[in-house]
Amino acid sequence: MLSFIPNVKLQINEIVYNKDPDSSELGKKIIKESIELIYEIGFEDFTFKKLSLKIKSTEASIYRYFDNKHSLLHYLTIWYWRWMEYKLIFGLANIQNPEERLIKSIQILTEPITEDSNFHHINEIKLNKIIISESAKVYLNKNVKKDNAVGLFLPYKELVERISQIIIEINPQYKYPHMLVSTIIEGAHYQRYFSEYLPKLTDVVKNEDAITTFYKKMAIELIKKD
Amino acid sequence: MLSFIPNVKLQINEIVYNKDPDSSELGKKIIKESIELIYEIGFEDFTFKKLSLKIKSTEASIYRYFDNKHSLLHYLTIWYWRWMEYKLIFGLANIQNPEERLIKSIQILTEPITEDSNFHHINEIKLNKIIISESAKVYLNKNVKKDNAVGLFLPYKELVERISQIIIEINPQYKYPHMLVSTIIEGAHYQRYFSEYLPKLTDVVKNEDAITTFYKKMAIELIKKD
DNA sequence: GCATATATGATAGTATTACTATTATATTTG
DNA sequence: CAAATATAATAGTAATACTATCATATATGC
Repeated sequence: MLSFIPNVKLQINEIVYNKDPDSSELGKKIIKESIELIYEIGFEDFTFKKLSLKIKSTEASIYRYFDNKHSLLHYLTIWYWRWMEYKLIFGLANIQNPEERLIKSIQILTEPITEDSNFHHINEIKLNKIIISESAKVYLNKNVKKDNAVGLFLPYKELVERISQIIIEINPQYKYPHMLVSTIIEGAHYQRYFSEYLPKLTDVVKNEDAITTFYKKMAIELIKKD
Repeated sequence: MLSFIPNVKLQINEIVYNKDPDSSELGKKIIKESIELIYEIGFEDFTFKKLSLKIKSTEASIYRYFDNKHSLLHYLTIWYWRWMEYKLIFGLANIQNPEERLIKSIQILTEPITEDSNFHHINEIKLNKIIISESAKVYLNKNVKKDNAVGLFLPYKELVERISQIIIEINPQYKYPHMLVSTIIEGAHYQRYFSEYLPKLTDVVKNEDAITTFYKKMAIELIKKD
């Protein structure tokens, strides 16, 4: 069995792009540098004009890949969740016990991100920060119904479903698996942000990663059979 | 003792406005109609131009109250958390038992919103929907440090602190009170949103308000002494 | 009741944003 | 080497996010 897949490519819903950015050098540059730029100045101030200056190309060229900056953010978000799914599949390989599988899943979903050398043009650490501060903007908006209808949230929903299944395996009577999983994922993101910018909203504990510990305990305590 | 306060006015940090909108008819109209308009078209598409047309005034007049639409969103957010605090104080009056106080607090923070007749120019139901979908934008942005430094997040932080104190009273050893409270508040907002637009991310249970039940159970289970 | 201050309205102007369109020039492929 | 395709260069537009100025209406102080 392979323990490492060379040249992995994560599948992204074609609806978010006009031309696959993974199919050309310019496309990859757009992805790579948009992560840098959004990380630096935030999504609100990010424009295709600024990106085109940064990559020494033109607005028109970028528009050939993405209709607008929101589509690009969708692309990054989908990539991120597919990447998480891929890390999850590898992380759970050979673990049979469902409790262990759940704990490992929460570990992967809530721990600090490290670089993944399989994807050269993506800085996962910066992408993670972008996902934390900007990704809610892809669904907390007036297009949510349309975007959902064309499948843009499938990767996220599938990830939630995957972990919900483990919970159901542990306790088939548990009534709130999806609520628990999405609370953990979103919650962990918020807590990482709070610990950096609004520490009064969270708790920092010496010598432990309070965030992963907190959400692991949460899962274990809440799904226990009555 | 008064069981009802006539003519309450919630205190808003003066830094968010140039001229107190509560001090004039136009000001109140700006608040009232901005809630309507943001509710209708979302904060991203909301502009002072559109608002001025709706209230039959001018952009310049609105700019005399708020520097920009983000300040107005800060105003609405601060108002909302002060209102929550006020509801909490009334809701907890005469309850001594800390467990009961905590449960009641979570009830108030997570239950569906109803109109409050004390504030005529504010539609709390629509404001709540705005807070759910837009309020993260006030802190998930590049000004978070500056905004925090001038106290714009105090009302939210004080609310979290208030409930954290109840938790500490119940279990002084509990290590994550703030994390728990902010997870519950943000989580409940997300789950309400998901149940409307992305139901696969949550769980709907017949004949119960799954969201309040879930977060009440969460609090009780997690703070139990070992 | 009148002067004065203050609030609001009307209008104009600017740089930037979020695109669309057209044409020219590279680069790739058959 | 021709044809197809990708990219660059340039121009143009409506909307946005303001700032500035001046006129007029309304409130208040004496």
